[in-house]
Amino acid sequence: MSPKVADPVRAAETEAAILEAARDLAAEGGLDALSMRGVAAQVGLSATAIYHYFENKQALVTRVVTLGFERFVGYLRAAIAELPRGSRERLRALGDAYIRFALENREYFKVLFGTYSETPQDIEELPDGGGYDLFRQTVVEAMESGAIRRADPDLVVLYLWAHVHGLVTLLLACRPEARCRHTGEQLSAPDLFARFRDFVYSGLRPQGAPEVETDGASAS
Amino acid sequence: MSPKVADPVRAAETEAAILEAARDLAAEGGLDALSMRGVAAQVGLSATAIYHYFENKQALVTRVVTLGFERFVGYLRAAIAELPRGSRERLRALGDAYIRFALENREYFKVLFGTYSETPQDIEELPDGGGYDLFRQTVVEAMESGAIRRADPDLVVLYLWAHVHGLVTLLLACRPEARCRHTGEQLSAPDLFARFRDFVYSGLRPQGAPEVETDGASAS
DNA sequence: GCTGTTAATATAACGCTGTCAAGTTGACAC
DNA sequence: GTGTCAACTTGACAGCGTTATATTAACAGC
Repeated sequence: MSPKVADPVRAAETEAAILEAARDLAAEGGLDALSMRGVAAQVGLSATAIYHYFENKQALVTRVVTLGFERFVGYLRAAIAELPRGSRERLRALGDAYIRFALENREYFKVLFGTYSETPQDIEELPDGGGYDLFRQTVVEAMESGAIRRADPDLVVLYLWAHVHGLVTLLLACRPEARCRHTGEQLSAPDLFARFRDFVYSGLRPQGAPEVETDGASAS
Repeated sequence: MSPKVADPVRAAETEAAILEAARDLAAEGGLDALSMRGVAAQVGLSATAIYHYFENKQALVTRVVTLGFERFVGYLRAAIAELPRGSRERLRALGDAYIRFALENREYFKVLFGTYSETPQDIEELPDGGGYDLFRQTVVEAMESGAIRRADPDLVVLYLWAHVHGLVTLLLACRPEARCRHTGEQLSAPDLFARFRDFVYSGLRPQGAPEVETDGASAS
């Protein structure tokens, strides 16, 4: 009964080649540039042959996204490798790496986090939680060392993540940094991130104001 | 010499109808659902007739985006209309409205801020600066009233904007809030925003730590 | 009233897309 | 041999944005 696996190695290689081609195309020109025919041409197959390895384009894209998150997590991991555990420096490095990844892999980044991809990836299914785990561990260690205040780690992770993610997506989407003309010079994403550091650390509360919120508002 | 303007009123109405149909389709199913043929069918024209009013699909999308930002700014404006100038409450309301717009107009929001649209809108060209002006004014007033600390307004605007924008785009893209299982219940975007408030106001600095950064890091 | 111009539309087609149906080839099992 | 199945191919379909070309109707000037 044993089914005829003609050559499992070659099959795996072909699938890997397809995946690689798809990744390259997506990294170069985004999802628009990732076409079945384009991938097929790069691999030397007919377009329909891909359907033997991937159910449809969506499945292929999903795999490409997974690959991308591995690469993304690699950026993060490398960024903090040499930095002392528990340091706030490590948190900064994560943010810097996040930004660097987005800027150095613009199209790829858009594919990964693009709200247009019909890939509503649950982050839980991604390798390393799509970077969440690494982020979380770094936050927990920073809390334990006293580098940042103690609070719900998941909340803080999401807070910091949204902070850096919002910065890059906003810049990628509508370049609002042009509005920051205080000194005339153009502010890059890393520049802005550095200037936000103080807000993240000390907040927007005026110096001397009580630490507990006393704003008149009671609702919401 | 006067060119034959057959019926300028009717022409304007047709253009408006096209725009309206395009907006509806985009709001319903995102950019993918916005096709020239689809719009044409809804208006009762042939697809190519649209090219008489818009140079190409890109131009049509750009107009739809502009319309969307007007709607977006309407949300923001309405949210703070009844709140006292200079209050931090107003800043909160802006954030809440931002989130509400994103959740109530998911597909539309993706079109406006989608990094896939080949519409790298410079925010300056949008009505009301795409909401930037309103945001900025609110920040400036909050600074003047002492509700938040004094700093470069543009920096603070971008900081707050990135904060709320990052939150919603992250949630729209990969639902990381599932990771926040501290209390077991599901946290919605407005919930999360409310919980982040304290971080934004007081920062992540541990209570009692000096206001000036004294982290060991010198680099970066 | 005829002629020329032009707005406003239509039809047909091109090349692209994802996808499906059907056919081909070759390796292996019995 | 014969059958089965993996690994492909070709051909086609419907949809896309876009272009070229044609049609119709309205108006301007003579």
